[in-house]
Amino acid sequence: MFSKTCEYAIRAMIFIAQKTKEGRRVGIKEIAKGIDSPEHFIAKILQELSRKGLLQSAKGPNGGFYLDNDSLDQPLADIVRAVDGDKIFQGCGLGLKQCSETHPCPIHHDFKKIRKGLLEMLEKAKVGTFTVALENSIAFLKQ
Amino acid sequence: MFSKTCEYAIRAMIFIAQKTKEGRRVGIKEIAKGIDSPEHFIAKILQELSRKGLLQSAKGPNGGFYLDNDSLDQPLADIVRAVDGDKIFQGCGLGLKQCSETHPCPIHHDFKKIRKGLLEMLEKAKVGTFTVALENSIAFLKQ
DNA sequence: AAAATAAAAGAGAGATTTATCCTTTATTCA
DNA sequence: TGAATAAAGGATAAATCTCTCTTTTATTTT
Repeated sequence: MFSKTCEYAIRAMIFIAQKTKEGRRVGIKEIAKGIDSPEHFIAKILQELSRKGLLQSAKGPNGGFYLDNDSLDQPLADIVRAVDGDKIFQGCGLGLKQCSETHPCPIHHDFKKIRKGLLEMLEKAKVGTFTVALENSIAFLKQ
Repeated sequence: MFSKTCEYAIRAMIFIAQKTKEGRRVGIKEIAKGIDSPEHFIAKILQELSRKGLLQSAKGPNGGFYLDNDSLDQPLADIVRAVDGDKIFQGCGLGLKQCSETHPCPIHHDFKKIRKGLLEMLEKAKVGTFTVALENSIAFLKQ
């Protein structure tokens, strides 16, 4: 469904949200361990998200990644868009560039419903809302 | 959503279904043109689907690809499974291998609904049912 | 100011996906 | 039987995605 990059990105953002709510910044090594991802790879991904303003970072001792209130309230949809683009929300299920309402592929209308459901779900799911489930071990971010 | 390979596969299968219903076999070149795909690439894909029994083929003059009645009644879900596997129907949205009902990732339950919808849609959509829409130019398989 | 810390940035290796080319095999038709 | 046709198969190239390593820059602490 999503690229590996995007999967790591979502997991990392939720992980950082949790640490932010605990009142602290978190470094790359801890993030990589916490979400079971390659360290340098997730570093690159977060670099990019940071540049785009989806999360905050601070260099130097006591530095690390964290989320401000706006970022905590971001929907997962924003992360997906930032990493994978909106192909998954807009693109044709059969990969046809010209596919549209008036020039649809055979499964266009069926697909529209699926995509709409996916988008709504990801718009509702805010980065900062998973901390409770994680704290109570009702949800997990690693194997 | 699907791999490029899978998109081509679905388009090709629907195209072949149409030609089959017109009572003729269709060659690789015509398929490639008809669905706007690289010729040698779609050849490889159909080779594989043929080996797995999802479509029929005949060598030599007047040969080509076609679909028997069973194949015409196949759901698109079977093509997706044959090409992309069932990761899209089963796998975790965040790429976690251990994700399950009892050990879920944060978006496990929301994702389940989306996947269920997708699967149901693709199980209902039979390869042979798109010909009418294509004939009346209500649907299209190329740009 | 110097040392330590941690993200940012750049360069590239490895793996997978996508795409192409060439040869072989099977079938039909003359 | 020989020529033509069309899929099957094998090998490889190109592009993209995933991952790693090294250096640079910014910040804090002593």
